[in-house]
Amino acid sequence: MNHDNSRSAPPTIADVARLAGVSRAVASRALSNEPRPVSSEKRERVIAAAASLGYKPNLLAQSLTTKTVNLVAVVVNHIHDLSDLDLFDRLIDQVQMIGKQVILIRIGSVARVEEFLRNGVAYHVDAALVFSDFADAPTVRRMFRSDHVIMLNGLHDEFSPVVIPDENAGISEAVADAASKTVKTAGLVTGRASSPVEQARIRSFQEAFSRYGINLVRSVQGDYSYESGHAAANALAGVDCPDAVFCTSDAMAMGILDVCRADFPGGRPSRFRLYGFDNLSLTDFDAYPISSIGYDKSLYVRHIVDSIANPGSFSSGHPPITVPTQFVPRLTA
DNA sequence: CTACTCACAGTCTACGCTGA
DNA sequence: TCAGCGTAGACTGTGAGTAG
Repeated sequence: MNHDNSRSAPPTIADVARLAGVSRAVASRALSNEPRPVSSEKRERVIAAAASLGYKPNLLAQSLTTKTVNLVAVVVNHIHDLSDLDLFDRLIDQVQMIGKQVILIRIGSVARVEEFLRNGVAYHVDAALVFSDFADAPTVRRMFRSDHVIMLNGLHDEFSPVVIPDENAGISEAVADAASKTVKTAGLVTGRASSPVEQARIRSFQEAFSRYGINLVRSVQGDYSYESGHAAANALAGVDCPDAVFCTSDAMAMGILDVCRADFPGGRPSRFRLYGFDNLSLTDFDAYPISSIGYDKSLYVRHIVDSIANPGSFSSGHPPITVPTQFVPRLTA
């Protein structure tokens, strides 16, 4: 290709190579970040030529050969949980730290998954991070025509790495805390029962209750939202309320706390104890001193970003990577 | 009109050659 | 033997051109 200064097209590596008096391959190596065999004299000539032409690599063309587009898809059901904001801010920050950008794909429903599969997704991505439980690993691989899919929704698959919080420890610690305070009866406010993560969480609570001799007297299904916690409060906190109410999201616990403020003078329980889940940053605020179950989000994000950056290190059949959870005591317990 | 081939964009790299 | 280098081809998707 002849580079004509009169045209508006930006200079290519061929123009740089011509000006430097080397082949395109040498120009490419000289400008590469990786160590490549090029004499220092030619490297300097190429760098000078690139600078004088104002050469910038064409990322689209680069992606043809490198197969990387520096784009990571984050597949979610929706974003209205407070815990999503906590996590995604860290995640996007760390993904950007490895030179990539994030696109959010909101699935919303199973029907939308079918739609995505029919029409395809108009993006090539280096990896897809699947938080949505509407889509399993094979489905997401088809959606993006990519094998680099990282499952974060509890749906296991032998070909795609899994990173997931290990919730048993934190749940067990929280229930032990309740038992040590003579809690005998419990209520459980859950999220969508169709979610495999939620099913495992509920099982874990049930096992812990049984282990510590706590009787689960009432379960209410919410949707992780503050509003559903608000609604659950009426069903749970009547005259015969259980000794403790465990919620599978902090937002639901916040809804209950706001309905039952009179039961928590100074944030401390007078009729029943309240436990949340996720350890949202908001629970550090005085207004919501909710005892919660959390995990090291930085560690969780680091595992995710590692699996984006080093796809080869997660061979087929690699066991799930787990991040331990722990009980975080505050006033409401 | 359909079916097919080819060129094109820009970059990277496998492979093979040269010369010290 | 090996560093340094050049050539050819791969990569993806599209539109133009050609044959039947």
